Amino acid sequence: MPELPEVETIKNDLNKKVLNKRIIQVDVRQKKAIRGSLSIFVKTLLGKSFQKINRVGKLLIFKTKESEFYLLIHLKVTGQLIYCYKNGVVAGGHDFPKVEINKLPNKYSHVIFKFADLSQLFFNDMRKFGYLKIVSKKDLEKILAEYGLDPLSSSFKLNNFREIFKNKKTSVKAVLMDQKLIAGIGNIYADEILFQARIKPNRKVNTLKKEEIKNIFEAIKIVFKKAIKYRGTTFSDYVDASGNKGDFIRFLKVYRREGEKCEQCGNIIEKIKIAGRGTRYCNRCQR
DNA sequence: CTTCTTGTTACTGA
DNA sequence: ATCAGTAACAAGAA
Repeated sequence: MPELPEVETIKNDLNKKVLNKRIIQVDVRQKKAIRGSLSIFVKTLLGKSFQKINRVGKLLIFKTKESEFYLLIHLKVTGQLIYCYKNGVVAGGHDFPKVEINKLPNKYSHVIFKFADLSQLFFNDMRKFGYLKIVSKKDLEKILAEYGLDPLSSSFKLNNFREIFKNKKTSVKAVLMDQKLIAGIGNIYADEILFQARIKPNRKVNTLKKEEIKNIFEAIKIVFKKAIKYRGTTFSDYVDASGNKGDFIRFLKVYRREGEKCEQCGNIIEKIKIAGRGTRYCNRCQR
């Protein structure tokens, strides 16, 4: 599940690889992957190139060089963006459920861009929740206005962060995962951040002390910085823009570790359900 | 066979 | 208004 660290890794990779290359073919094999008109999608991108790729929360924003339009890509649960030269062979690829991604396209390759140098960008998505979409500058502004604070943006400051918790009564995990409040945290990192901050995920935010909110704020920065350093978390589907797995799974303290011993105190990691999501935490380390 | 998983949106009922 | 809960989406794992 690509969350902020994974999407950030892909964005950084692609910014080094695909900019300023003319798109000579847009091959849409699965119409469902495209939101809005397919013909407008193809027409807007064919013959153009990407100027710069940005990210807000889990959303990728490709600025086209020759027009005022943007390509938005959301990977949702199992989306991948893999770039490779000419023959569709990915150097570090791994099995993507039972399908080799060393050779692309595979049966989950729903959209394929071919560039003038014959390199290709593959959008693969097993679950088909992800999408690509063309938007105008105005549309983009409207969409971005719906997103909350991005932890890597310059406005991610403690004062702004405290505002998010004001007049709320829901659980702290629900707040962390609400993209309209904070952009980029999903189920893996919500659990990891709350372990790092030593806060129980079911704590109601109106019971959080000033110091505890600060701890969560710092935990987001610490966990995301390290997760980006190790290029994200791979359980099954996530890979970077070269098809390589992320390494952060080695550092997970609670996510998918229910039944195992807490590294810090030896207590058994518990699993409960909060805001409809499986939630792991240490009942002794987190308060 | 059933149940669970995931991000997001949409809806319902409290 | 706010929030919790659930269904839907797809496909695979357990």
